[in-house]
Amino acid sequence: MLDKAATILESFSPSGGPYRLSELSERTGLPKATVHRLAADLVRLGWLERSGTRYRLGAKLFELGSLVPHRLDLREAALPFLQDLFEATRETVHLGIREGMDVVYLERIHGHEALQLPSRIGGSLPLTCTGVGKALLAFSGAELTEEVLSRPLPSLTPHSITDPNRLRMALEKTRVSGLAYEEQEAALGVSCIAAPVFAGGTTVAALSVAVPRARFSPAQLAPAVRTAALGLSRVLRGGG
Amino acid sequence: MLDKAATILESFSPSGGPYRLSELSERTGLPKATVHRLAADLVRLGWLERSGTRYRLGAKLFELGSLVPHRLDLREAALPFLQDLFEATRETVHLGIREGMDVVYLERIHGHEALQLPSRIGGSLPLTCTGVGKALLAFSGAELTEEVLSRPLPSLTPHSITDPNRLRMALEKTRVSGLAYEEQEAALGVSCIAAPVFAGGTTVAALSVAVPRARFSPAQLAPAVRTAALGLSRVLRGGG
DNA sequence: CACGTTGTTCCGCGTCACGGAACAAAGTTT
DNA sequence: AAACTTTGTTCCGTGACGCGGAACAACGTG
Repeated sequence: MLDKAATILESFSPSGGPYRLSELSERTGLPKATVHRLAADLVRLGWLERSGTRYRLGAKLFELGSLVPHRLDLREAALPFLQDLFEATRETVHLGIREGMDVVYLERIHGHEALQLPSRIGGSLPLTCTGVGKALLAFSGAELTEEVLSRPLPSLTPHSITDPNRLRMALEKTRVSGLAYEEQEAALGVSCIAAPVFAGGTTVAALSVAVPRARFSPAQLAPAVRTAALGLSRVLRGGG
Repeated sequence: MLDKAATILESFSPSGGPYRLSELSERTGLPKATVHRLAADLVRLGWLERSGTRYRLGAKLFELGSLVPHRLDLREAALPFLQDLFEATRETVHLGIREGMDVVYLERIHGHEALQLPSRIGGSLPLTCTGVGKALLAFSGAELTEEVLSRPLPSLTPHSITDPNRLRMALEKTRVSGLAYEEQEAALGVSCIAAPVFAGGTTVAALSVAVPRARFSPAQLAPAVRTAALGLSRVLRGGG
């Protein structure tokens, strides 16, 4: 029963949009009657909300999700540096961690000019075609790199790197320079520069700046990104 | 069974901290064997995580919680204005909505100097002793005000207003000026100024700036808060 | 070594989840 | 307006499986 309830809730990912009962039934593969009963229970618990005949994720989930410790602590520690980075660049700033072979975004900060990006807080994208992902991958050990390279490389745009050798070279450059670059691999017209965050000898996160291709100037962005990443690393080292 | 699982998950609120099996059992009132079995299921689903003998909330909850539509949309729309406000004041900035007789915080932005505040993203506080809460309460209709005033007023510090008449007058002033003030009512040594956000004729949120009492200067903060709140209201009106 | 505490496993009982099927409600087509 | 499609809701007999007391194991402590 828990499994079925989880299936229903997770069927809202990644769109999150409101669904009708029959959509949920189709989407989960569960009989209508079953979804109906479970959805009613979930509404009662505040995990789903219902307006008219549509279901959406409920407020209780937001509250619980905000309490997840590892995410909370890291975000809290990183926020000031993300602010610095935003203020220095006035561009869209990301904070992400690795989860398996994906990057999960913990924070995303932007101004009035909102880029059209596939990244969402709480959402995951392939490690291989995002700036944050490449920064994480480059510093997460050779085994993981080989694991990732041994499989077909996913792509988000026609510019996404799908050639393992090209990616291997890019990662090598990243390891040397401490910076990962990404040009239109995650979204058309958007470039990105990212840097890893270390704590206790391992790579715990990465942060990045995403910029419209037109005004992408690595020489100006690189120091800011590097500074923010190092600053956060230092705080994490000290604070625990 | 869903109820029991929900009880377990919600027992992590508000501390979120890691709990041992027996703590969970005590905290939820459920038999140890039951908690053991359910916790194992929840771990399998990714809703809980387990390190050693300790349980904490799991990554899946963070992902799901980040998708909750109403919260997501409002946060996204508000973020640029919160950034403006932060940049203008360089102080801790809040975004909150009303939920029953509480304020729930959707976002909280700060720099390196982190104030010691009771507010947490996803957490809730009484409407009556926070800046955001008072701004929401003042513009949420007379019925709600009377409802709140008819009960004993909760307090977070010795400075929290507990006299219904004083609060009623403060709310009246807020309605006239469009700004809510709060001095050491939520945390000692911290003052706050807040403004409501309107959309479609109703109050949908409020935002605030929290400042160490020593450098609290309403004359400088008020225009910034008002500007941000009005800007957000305008965007929400236009965009839907 | 005895003892309290906490985590884990077992298993018989009985409950409650299950979902097909019938029904109701709301649109859509002819 | 009637026939039809689709979607939401209710019912209920069956039986799977959740339940939790109790016994056991694994530590840590005095």
